[in-house]
Amino acid sequence: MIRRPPTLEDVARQAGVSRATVSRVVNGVRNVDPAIQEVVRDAIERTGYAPNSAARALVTRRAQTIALVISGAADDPGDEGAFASRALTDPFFGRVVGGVVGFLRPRSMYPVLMFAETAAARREVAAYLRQGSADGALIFSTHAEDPLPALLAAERLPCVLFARPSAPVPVTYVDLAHREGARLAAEHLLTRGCRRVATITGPLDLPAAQDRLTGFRETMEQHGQPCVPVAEGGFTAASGAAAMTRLLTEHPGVDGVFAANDMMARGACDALREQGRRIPDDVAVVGFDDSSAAVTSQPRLTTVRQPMEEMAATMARLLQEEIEGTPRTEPTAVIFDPELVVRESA
Amino acid sequence: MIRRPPTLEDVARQAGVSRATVSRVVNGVRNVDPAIQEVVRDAIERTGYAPNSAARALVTRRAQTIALVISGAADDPGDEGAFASRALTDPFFGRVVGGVVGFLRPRSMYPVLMFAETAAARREVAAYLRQGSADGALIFSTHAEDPLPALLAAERLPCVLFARPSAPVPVTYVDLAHREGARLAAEHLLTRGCRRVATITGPLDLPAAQDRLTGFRETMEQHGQPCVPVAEGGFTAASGAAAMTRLLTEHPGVDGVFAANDMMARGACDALREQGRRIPDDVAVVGFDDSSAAVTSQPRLTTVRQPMEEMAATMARLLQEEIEGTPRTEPTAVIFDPELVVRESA
DNA sequence: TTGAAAGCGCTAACAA
DNA sequence: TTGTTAGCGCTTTCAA
Repeated sequence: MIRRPPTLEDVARQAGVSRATVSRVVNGVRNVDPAIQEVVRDAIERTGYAPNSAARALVTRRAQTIALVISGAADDPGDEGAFASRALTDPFFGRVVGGVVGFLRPRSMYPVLMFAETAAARREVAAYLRQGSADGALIFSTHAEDPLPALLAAERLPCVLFARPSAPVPVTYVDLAHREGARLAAEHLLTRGCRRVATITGPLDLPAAQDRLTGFRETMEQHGQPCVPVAEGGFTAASGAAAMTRLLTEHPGVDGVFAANDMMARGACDALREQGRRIPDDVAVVGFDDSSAAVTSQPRLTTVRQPMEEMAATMARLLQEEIEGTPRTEPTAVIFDPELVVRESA
Repeated sequence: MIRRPPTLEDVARQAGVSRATVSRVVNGVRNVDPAIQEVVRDAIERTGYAPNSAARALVTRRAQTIALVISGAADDPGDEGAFASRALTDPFFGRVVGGVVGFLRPRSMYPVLMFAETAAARREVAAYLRQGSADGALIFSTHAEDPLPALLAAERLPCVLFARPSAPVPVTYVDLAHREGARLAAEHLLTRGCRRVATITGPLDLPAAQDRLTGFRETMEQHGQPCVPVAEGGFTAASGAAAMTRLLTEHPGVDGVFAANDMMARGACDALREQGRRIPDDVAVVGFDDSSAAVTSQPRLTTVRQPMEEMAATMARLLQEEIEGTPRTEPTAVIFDPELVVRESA
């Protein structure tokens, strides 16, 4: 015999009150006689009652769930898990999830992990929200021109983006003052005494990569160095190493490098070591993000820190507000300030 | 005016049929006249209908959701997100999530990410399942003596573990033939011509770490090397570096090392390089897992591969079976075979 | 302050 | 093959 789980009705019977009263106690609604509260709590305890989330969601029209979506483009549309696997390899996401979880947990909520690297996957994200499985989405795009934000915005499905989309979309986002971050890196390199500085950029179709390059160039120019050697990378260690190698071939005298993220900075360090250059003595290297890669690299990376946890937590908060939003809140943007973290590489 | 989303009723009216018929079409139940199917599909299209998941869950008693739980012990019980952040930093989890997602996605399901590093968090996981927010849990413990499996088993909440628990618990799990994996590593080192081989173990309270050590020792003994120098690590790069340093001090002649995971192998490489030893010429290094750390390390690691994606996907499948299980399925164990992946470090 | 009762949107047993 | 109907377990008016 399978005992079905206790319901409100069971608790009510135990306590000798109505379902409504038990519901009030469970939900902490005031106006319940303390003595009765006591009795009800007792009955809940004895029956081992746990409110059924589906029933609650049905009437409140809220799943109390949000989706954490990693969106991008698939290298191999065949493999269902490959994109997920690769995305999570990015040390960046550890801090993102930490921030989101930090906000959600005190509210007894947990993120649903979704990946949107194909048109079909994007439609599934939209469907998931439309059918009320999740109340909204936190979107992290790994590529520019991601169609997902516009798709959700068109259906008025609540969502908040990480980083400004490359084409304007009426959606709330959280971002970093990238140019300011690049300035920090440039000035540190200059202050160190570097005279021949180069930079490894991210994919230049991404606004963030663009802005970091712009900020770096601006600052170098202000300090009398208008022509900075540039090599474009793809935000991966391998691409960073390749870019560094190119840079070294064309500009053997380089004594300082700003890489637009930590993974590429690490790759650059590998390439540099391979060529027998010491870090930071021969060539100083500055990264970006302060992801876990920054501390596990050899040497540990001097880098521009993004307050990822705060940014991610803020995204969750903004989403929450949008979900509860009556009247409908207007899209906004919250920009965070970067910070220089000095370690061994520069 | 806020238009409420269309319901079955709306579609039924549009199509001029009953709710039940629409439901049948939506759920692909046979016995529906093709002509009517056509009409209904049309109505669905026109209304933009999406089935409400809460309503469906309420009646089917199934959330169509599973929890992916990372369980362990907190360093800092204060910070809600720190554990999450640190756990996801482990390159191991990328492949785990990839495997789980690979199984779930074709079924239109997505994992809910939970962390259980304190007693309170563990209770929340149980509560989450009890109230039907998720139908079951996939548990990945980072520490031995994790109380979570027993907690869930006691309430008969469906779950499947990664790795055999250190104390027996009547729960299904998936594991690797660790001793076999260690044997592969030992034989590779021996074949390479290493004569003075040492090993860096994981935390020895973990069965997996124990088994890898045992397997390694056994094989070395069979080849006439009964006394293998051992240093215990904590599965992190830093602990691997420290262990390597200790090993080097006490046994300067070491020419081969087996580290019980890739992170420690990477740490060992760093320590080795620092002491001026070349890899693999002076000292050969073999890791374990074949996590993303194996390919991003310098040099790339020769390692014992765990088929993580398959293992994780199998966990999801077993959980699914347990959830649907009528009659209740007995706990089982599925053990996978490791494989040696030869790269540059040995 | 409490209870009665009306749904929330769906599935499934049963009848037609 | 299709429709009718009875809930699933909860929240929330509305009355008392």
